[in-house]
Amino acid sequence: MIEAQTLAPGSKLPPERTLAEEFEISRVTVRQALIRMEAEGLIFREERRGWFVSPPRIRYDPTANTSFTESITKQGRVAGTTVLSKQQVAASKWISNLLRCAVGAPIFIISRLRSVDGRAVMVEQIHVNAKRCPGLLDYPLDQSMTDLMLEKFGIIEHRTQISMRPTALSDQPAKALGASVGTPSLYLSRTILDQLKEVIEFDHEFWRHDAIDICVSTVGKLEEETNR
Amino acid sequence: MIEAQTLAPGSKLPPERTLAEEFEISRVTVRQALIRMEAEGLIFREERRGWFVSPPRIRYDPTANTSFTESITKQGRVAGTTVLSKQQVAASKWISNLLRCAVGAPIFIISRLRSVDGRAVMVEQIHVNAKRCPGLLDYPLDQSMTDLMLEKFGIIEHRTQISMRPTALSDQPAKALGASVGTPSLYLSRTILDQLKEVIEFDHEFWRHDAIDICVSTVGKLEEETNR
DNA sequence: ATCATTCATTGGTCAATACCAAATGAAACT
DNA sequence: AGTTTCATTTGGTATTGACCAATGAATGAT
Repeated sequence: MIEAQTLAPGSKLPPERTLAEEFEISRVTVRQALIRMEAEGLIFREERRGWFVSPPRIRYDPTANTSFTESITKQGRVAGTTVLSKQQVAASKWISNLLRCAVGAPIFIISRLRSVDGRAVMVEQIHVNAKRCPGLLDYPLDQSMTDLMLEKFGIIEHRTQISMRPTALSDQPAKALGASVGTPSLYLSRTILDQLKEVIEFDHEFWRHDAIDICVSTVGKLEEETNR
Repeated sequence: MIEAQTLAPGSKLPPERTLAEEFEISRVTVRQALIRMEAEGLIFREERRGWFVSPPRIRYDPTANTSFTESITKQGRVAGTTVLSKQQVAASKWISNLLRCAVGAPIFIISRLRSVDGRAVMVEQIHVNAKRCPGLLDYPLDQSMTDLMLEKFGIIEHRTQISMRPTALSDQPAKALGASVGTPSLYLSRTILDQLKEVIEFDHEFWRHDAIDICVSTVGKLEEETNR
């Protein structure tokens, strides 16, 4: 029905118990099938609200210089950003390592929720070295960080290192996305260096796995191998 | 135990029934937990053989010019390639579209299984326009295709378009990987153009989702936006 | 009209069983 | 020594029944 588009994207599936009756199988089996379809990216669930047909994926190029909002808009969809929290903390050993700053140095952590057509698709946690951008938390944070960094602090995002892996949502990101714990997801982390090759930002992103199509396009052998 | 490294990577977990007894829970519940851990990438299963602790992920840069084998070797692991099948077929409408050739034109399809330290981690299906590389199937196909294309046919892989998405394994790739249907996976497709911007290859890749860490590194704003 | 409460709905978790099918390893056979 | 056979192990699938917890709509109180 989904493939035949009898069931429109975003529409709600019948309750599990109804499906069990209709197909004359047990509810446990129904769930197994639903979870399989969820893994395939065909459907998704909202915690205790029901199962829904997944909307078409958005294309996302993590290497592009376009912002999230811009990229979504170009695809004729509506992007949304909500700031979940912003705080200044002392750098833990772990984050100080990533940001190449001293342990205990002031760090800004910004959590944002990203949505497409009203559906939460990604939570991100942005870590920036506070020294490089004083007063960052007082600026509007529901827009492009790249632009903000450039305009307010003269920082040009020069080099980015991205790492991605499929995983399952743990408690916190699941809650933020209104998803169930254990839902498949795509974890993306990103380290951003400025024009002086200093680390200025480290991000976490948890994506609903059925929401994106990661697209990257490369030109080969124009430049020599960059050392890792 | 896995996190504490009491259970070594690659080692076998106790049977589901034993776990159920030990933890005094039902086997259904044990399976739920195992499947969750599988989604997280901590463990994996071999069809009807048991559950195992996942080995460390390999880093993989789909945009790099290094071959699979080379990249794995550099990480101190042992790469393996097996040719599962090679055949010449007439282009279907779908593939003719992707390769920008006529429907019915001769196409080579090569299936290969890739492994790391003896564990199958990826199946790929390579589609190439037969006209561009006559006799391709008679060359040794268990090595780098990039090199082969260059050496034998003077084709330089110039531009690559990559698309990735998390999904679940369907029947065929699951069988090839010795995995169960529905296992989480990462699907990667790749279109390769040569120096004349002609499409020469289209690949599918199905990765065990717990086997890789996709790493991409970019240099920003050096060239103007490439139009999509 | 607004807010708080109640309750049916619906997903989330778990138990106890059952049977099938592939994989495995030991035993029997060539 | 190598092959075949077969019972055992182990995961894969499915049923039935039960209870919990969040949701959301209907209800009642302010």
